Amino acid sequence: MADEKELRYDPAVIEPKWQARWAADPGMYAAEPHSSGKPKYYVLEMLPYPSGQLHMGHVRNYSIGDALARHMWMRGYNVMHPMGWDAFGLPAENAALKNNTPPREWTLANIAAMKRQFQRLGMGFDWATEVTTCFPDYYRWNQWFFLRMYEKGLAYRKKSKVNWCPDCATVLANEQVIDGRCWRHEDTIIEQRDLVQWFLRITAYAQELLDDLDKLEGWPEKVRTMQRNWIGRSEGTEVEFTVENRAEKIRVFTTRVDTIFGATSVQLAPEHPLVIAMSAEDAGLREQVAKLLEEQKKAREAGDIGTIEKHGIPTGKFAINPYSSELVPIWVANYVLIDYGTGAIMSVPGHDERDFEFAKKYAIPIRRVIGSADPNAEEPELPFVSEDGVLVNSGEFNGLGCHEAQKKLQKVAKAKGFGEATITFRLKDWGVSRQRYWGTPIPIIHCEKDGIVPVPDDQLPVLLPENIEITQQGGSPLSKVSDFVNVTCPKCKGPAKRETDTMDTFVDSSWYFYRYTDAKNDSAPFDSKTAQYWFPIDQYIGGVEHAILHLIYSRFWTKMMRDLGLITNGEPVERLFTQGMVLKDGAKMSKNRGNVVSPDEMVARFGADAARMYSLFAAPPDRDLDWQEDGVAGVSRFLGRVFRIVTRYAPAARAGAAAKAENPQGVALKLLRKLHQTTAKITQDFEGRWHFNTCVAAIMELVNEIQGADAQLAAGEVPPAVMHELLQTVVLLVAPFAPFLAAELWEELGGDGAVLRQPWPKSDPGLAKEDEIEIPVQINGKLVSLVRVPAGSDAKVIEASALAEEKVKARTAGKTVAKVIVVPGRAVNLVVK
RNA sequence: GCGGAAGUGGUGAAAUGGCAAACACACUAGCCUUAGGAGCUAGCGCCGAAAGGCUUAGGGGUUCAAGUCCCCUCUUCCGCACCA
Repeated sequence: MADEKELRYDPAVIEPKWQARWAADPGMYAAEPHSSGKPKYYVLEMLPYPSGQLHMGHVRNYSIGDALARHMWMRGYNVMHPMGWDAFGLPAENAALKNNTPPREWTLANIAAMKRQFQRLGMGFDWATEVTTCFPDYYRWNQWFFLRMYEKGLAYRKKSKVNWCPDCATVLANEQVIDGRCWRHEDTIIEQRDLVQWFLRITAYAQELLDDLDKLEGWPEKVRTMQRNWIGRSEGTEVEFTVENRAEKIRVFTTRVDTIFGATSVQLAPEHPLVIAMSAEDAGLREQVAKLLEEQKKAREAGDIGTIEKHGIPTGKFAINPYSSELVPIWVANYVLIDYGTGAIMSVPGHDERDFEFAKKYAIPIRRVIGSADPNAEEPELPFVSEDGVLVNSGEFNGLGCHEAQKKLQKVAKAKGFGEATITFRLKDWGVSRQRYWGTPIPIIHCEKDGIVPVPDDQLPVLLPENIEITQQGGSPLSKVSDFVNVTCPKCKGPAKRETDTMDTFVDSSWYFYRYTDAKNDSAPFDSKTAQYWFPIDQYIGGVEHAILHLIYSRFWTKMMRDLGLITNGEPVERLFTQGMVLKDGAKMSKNRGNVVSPDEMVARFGADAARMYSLFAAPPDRDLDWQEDGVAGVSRFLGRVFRIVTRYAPAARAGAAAKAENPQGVALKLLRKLHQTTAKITQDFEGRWHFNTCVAAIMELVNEIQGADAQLAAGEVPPAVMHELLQTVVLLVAPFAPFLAAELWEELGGDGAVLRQPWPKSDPGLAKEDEIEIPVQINGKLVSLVRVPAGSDAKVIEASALAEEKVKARTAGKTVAKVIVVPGRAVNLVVK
């Protein structure tokens, strides 16, 4: 054991030292031009909202991405690893109200604070391409895209029922409503209001968004399934029922037109136009419908919308089934949704669970129209919802299979003009208007004479005015800024008013990753050739909470930009990784629970390397991670061991820098073998599995083994050349996970240049291979013994040594070995009777 | 209700169908003393004095061999939830 006074591992000294050096070399994380000849690799983590503080979820997210980026740099790729700020949004306005600080000021101060945290953590971002979405040089392109979409009919205005959050005092997209509540205010019930809103026609891409999910093989199946469900494609038929003694018609949407002869009523959503019309004439009906709506509202407040009891009101009117001419009663029902399909259904209680439940309750006739395909079989019990059967009680269609019948019925409907095959999506157009201040102004002018007039491109950006008064009531804050509102119409030069709504902030994050590739461009959102070089993103890393919102909008935006001719790729992201949450005491960290762990505190106590490495070590990246401070302390102790062992033998290693390790023996061979095995394991993991927790464990094993040989190292039993390879490689393997320590030790070992520019170590399979291995010997599947055989021994050799083994002999004595199964290199199993 | 993921020591966890519990945390015992959130050595699934036996939520199955594959049940978490 070396007895001279040793240096102590002190991250509080090492880390700021390297942070300062890296800050002085801003180009070190910059991507190279396309002409570099290296293969490109775009690694991206989701950009944070500048709340003012990084949290542990961020530390984990960016530790994963940074490890990957560093590894890819060392593998010789041209890496792009950018960072930016999702800087628009409501919290800035709330803060403004609370602290009397302008949103811009508050946001920029938060960005500065979080950028310091990123730098203190040693994250390798190229700050030269930093994107801040609240800056005019960014959001002008939101406006530019909006105008392009307006020209193509992809941005349009309509009056509609919208989701209104009373706490946000603004409209929410469908995607932002969770169980009837606001995604930011769990306790706030969303109200329905009628407002004129801007929409983006994402439904124009519904089919493609769905189809292309199949191509996204690098995405978690879970996310693809969630998106598929969200898009909710449904093939069916629309059928028009005429109403007895009225001019209106009722269109119903059904996926089971084959059951239409079993329709015994027609059900309308309470908000259906015909219900409104009939209510206007019938005070009794009006009252009951109002009650129904009130019930729904209450259920929504109680959070059990979806499970409330089915409830209906007979209107006393009848609809005519166009196939059978049968008269069926028209009801208003609380389980029919106005915003799906046509807001009206035919009710087939014999073959639909919900209709069955409803019919039972109100004694509506239940009729079998699908029977068993096998004439000898007993008829299945109702409700029978399977499509595996044949039509009965269906006139001329009797005997047809369900699918066949559907096609035939559709043909008839089409021919007679009362219906057709249709495809319905659950996905709705994206409402982007927000009655808030801190967002991208929608570049539209309303002129009394010319109507809606787009702001001409050369007048972009429409700047968000500063020094305005933020209030929480009464519509958009911008509507009170007369300098902003009152303009001249670009067409007629007459007086006109600006649109005062701003855009949903998900617009900002839908294309920010393209801007990174050309962040300073002031004549286009980005250069197409440059984007073509970098896209698609090779690896995107973020939380699964964005599986629907951000990731579906981004896919839409990419397709839209492709159709504008800006890019050639149809999907933005090749591989997606969704990391698990960071928990504390088994629960999500939150101020309410008082279980928030601050990254700053962790860094102050244990250092950035320890915090980062722990976040990778404590669990596989895709699983939830319970933050345990003792665990961070453990990783910190491990880093201390690495520091000590490397500094202790750095002089020996430096002495071996020029030499070559010839034919190593004994402990030197043993350590080299472990080294090359570890290198292979970690390299492999970066390529596929991403189990960084076991990578860190493997490095720990390696370091433990080196330390276990301390006496032999001190005695000089390992040649300097081997010491050199050993210690340098340990440092390089650690580098993606603990960049500060790696930099310090690399310098200590006399290494040339930045660690980031070193080639990633290569594992020599010959060196990594053991020359002798242990093979378990089982008798009837139970482990009995182990035998040592030369590596690569064939089955005969292994069998012979297994049978010769003492314990095996003892147990097989007097018995018959019926069978011997040898899996070379793996196991031997004797079947003994 | 539907869909998905998961269930392994006191804890976080590991294990291409082939030695269950690697690596760490906590704990126990000992050593060291520049008394540090330090370092070193050893032990640490359960039963048992030992030999040995048992053990991956529970039950069944496939297999020479199952934590791993199949079926059923239970539990937890996540997503969707009257989508016609």
